[in-house]
Amino acid sequence: MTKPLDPEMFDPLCPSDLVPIRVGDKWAGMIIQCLEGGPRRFSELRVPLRNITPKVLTQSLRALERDGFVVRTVHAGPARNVQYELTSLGRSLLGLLDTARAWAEAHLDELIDARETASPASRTS
Amino acid sequence: MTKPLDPEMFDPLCPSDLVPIRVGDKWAGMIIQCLEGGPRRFSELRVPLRNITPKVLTQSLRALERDGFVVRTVHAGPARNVQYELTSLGRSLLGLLDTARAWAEAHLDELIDARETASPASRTS
DNA sequence: CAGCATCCTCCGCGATACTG
DNA sequence: CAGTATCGCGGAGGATGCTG
Repeated sequence: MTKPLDPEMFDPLCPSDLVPIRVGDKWAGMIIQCLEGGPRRFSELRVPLRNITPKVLTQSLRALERDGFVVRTVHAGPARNVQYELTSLGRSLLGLLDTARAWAEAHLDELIDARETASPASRTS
Repeated sequence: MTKPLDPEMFDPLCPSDLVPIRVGDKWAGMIIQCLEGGPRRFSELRVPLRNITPKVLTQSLRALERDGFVVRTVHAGPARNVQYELTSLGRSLLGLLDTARAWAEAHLDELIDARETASPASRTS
């Protein structure tokens, strides 16, 4: 049902590292976004998170599971198939992520200005 | 004008490390809270942040300044006096912190349950 | 009072290679 | 397919001591 994840749903050029808000570890926020549309498999998650190594993805997913944000389900079959899905608690973080994104978009220019003012990297104007 | 900061405004027993939301570095959120009521001096901030070392407090404050959340003002005088104050950008984070706290309070019990389920530390019931 | 200098430890995160 | 096993770096954070 759920469509495949957009491989470019996370722009590598996005200056999101300027935003001082983090939910969970480095990848947790993005993983939760990926799971918004429904359950996903391990390999499926690796696509939008382009350069993530399996070890790190496993770490993040295990942490999310331990904290009750995600459930892991193993569906036996010809080829192994493991599903990750948001719990209601995990889904409750989506609102927070939206709030954070809204704040970031509203203030991104100020963040950029502040950095430039702090480290005057060869102004042209 | 502004009353002294409550030395116990941050309960060391508070299970806030269960909450997967962070604004800036480890101390940034608390510092911003401290500055909500108006400008504060370096030593003043050290009181509620009981065990913070001056080096670490300086680090956090410099980062907040670099990112445009705080302004640092040196008032010369008999004894040195440095004020830290929230900018409007910094003040805009207060709403986010409130949202995060609201989420945390609403879901704290679920967070605790999840951890207990994950690591069954000697159940009695 | 408001820091700076130094040293050190822990852990997040990643690269690489291998497995049921 | 969905991981595990090892190795290693870099940076956050802290302890301790000194300074204009």
